Amino acid sequence: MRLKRTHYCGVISKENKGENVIVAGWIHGRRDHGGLIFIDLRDRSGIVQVVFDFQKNATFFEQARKLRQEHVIAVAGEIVLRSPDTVNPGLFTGEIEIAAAEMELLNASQTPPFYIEDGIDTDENLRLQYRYLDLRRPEMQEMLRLRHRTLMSARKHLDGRGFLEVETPMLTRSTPEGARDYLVPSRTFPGHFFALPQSPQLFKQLLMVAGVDKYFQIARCFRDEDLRADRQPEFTQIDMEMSFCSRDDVIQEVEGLVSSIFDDVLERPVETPFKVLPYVEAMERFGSDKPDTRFGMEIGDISSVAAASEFKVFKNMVQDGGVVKGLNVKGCAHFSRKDLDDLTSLARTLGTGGLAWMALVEDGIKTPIAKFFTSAQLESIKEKMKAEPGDLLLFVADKWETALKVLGQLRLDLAQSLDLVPEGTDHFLWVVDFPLLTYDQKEGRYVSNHHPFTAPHDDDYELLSKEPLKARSQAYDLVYNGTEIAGGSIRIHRRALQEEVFRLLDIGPEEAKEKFGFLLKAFQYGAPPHGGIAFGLDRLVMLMAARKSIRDVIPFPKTAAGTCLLTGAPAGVSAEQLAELHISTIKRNNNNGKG
RNA sequence: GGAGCUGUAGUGUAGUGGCCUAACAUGCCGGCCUGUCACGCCGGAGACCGCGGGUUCGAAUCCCGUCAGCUCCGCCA
Repeated sequence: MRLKRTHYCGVISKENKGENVIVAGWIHGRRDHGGLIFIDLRDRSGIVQVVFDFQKNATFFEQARKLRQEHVIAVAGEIVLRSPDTVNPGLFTGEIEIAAAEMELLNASQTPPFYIEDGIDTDENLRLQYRYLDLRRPEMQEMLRLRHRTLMSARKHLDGRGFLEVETPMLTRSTPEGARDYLVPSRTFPGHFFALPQSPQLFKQLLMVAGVDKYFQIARCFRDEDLRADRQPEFTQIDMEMSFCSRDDVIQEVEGLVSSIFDDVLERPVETPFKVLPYVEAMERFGSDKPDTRFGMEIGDISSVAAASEFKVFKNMVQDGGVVKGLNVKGCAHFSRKDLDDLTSLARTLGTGGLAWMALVEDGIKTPIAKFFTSAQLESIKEKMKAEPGDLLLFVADKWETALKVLGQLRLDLAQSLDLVPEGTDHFLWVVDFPLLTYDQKEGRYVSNHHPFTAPHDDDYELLSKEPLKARSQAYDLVYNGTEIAGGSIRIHRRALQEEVFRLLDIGPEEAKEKFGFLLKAFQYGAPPHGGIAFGLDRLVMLMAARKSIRDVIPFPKTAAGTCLLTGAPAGVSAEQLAELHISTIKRNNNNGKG
């Protein structure tokens, strides 16, 4: 490399007029006019125009003619002002150009398989195979910067608040509960395995026992479950834990962190404190434990009217302990039969029997179930649903949770299609007072709602032995525009209580000792009260970047099937490697030959 | 594990039973061009329509299977 770079392309302005500079980068585009060639040269900072003039530089003009898309060059030349009629207002550097005086071709490039520019509509398959080219695109570079700035902001803020960044192991032990583990075979102990961490949960609790007091980590986590648009098997958490804290201490700390990040990175002020919604209220009003409160359409209840009606589907459901809940879809009484059929089939796929509807037209109520209700009952329904002429009412009769979840999903769906969700608004809220446990029908036992180390609500200790399902936890989720971006809890810090919770979860004393013995032991050596939270960094950045897929904010993501198209992982390994790890694989018929 | 959508030159699309010897744009290659910035003009190459089977006189088009990508349900303490 003869020419040593002096400037980045995208930052040169008329302030640099007359300077002799050397820039280096990729050929973004070229316009060959015969005796005059314009080159758009791109580096991570942006684009600058370089002009090759045959009359001034006949010697390397031939070389310039051969320049192609994505070739890498360095160019020396003088910054000159463009004449007013040739200024490009669409470019930061549009007022100037570099009059090439010398050029060095640093590397040629094959023609790239897609355009290196923003807003391309290329098969994601191809983008992932050539991720290094995809990442050259300005919007992807911006994503990398956004992610970087978010991490820097978080680090700076947490450091300022007295948090200590501590690393925890990636090779750890598999524990029951939670997601499927990624396993790593041990070479030295045949038949034994490490697991990659689903989160640093237990280590950060041990750090509290160790007296670290305030911990954080930008932690990579691994969960071997199926993927979604907002879920990758390998993801990053901003993980925090504090000692001697209450729920509200953690909440306050996190609100400080979030406003700091939004301030630093997006220069957008965030209003604190955030709203706090108990789980039951979130469900009752929005049919979700991560409600999108950017729009209304809250859920109503007509169970009492339904019970008194002659409509058996409603009546029986309420008598059997269920509920009848509904949505008021404002101004949508005109929905066609097909619209309603589509909604009904959506409701069915969401797990309920069907959907009842009432359309409020000018001269009354249009509904297939009119005959089951007295006019007084219909009036009462209208009142409960705050319905006016022109509104469409949708009802689901089911168990409390099912009815609300179905309506919650319909609410989101309708808001989407009716374009009710305002863009560019930041709605943060906390959901608290989750049930500590839920009953798993398949496994026939209680399972933790959050995780087994979550402390029960102070007022609900009594309930643990009597009515465990009624016990609330000290868990909290941070919801941003209808997406859960962080979750945490105050932890159990006493051995006896932890053992009691393990018992409830049907983790016997033997298993508890084997799997969590180290934690229980630690609790006997003066574990302080503590709690914490973890942010899904990828999701947070995705939302900050207003992207629909988490893959857009992860430099090297996996496909929906969990493969890496760039490297071809996962891949087979040699017999020697397997033998060393004491592993033999089982060939099945339907394993795509991937064995 | 289940459901749906998609797969046609390098890229993005059109073509939905015979008009297809597969079209258009862009990119690519060659030529011309001294003020372009989506430069322009002229010429050229480039696809057995993801793969395999079937139906049919005839398949890019219909059917079955399969692979890949995406989306959703289950799953994700």
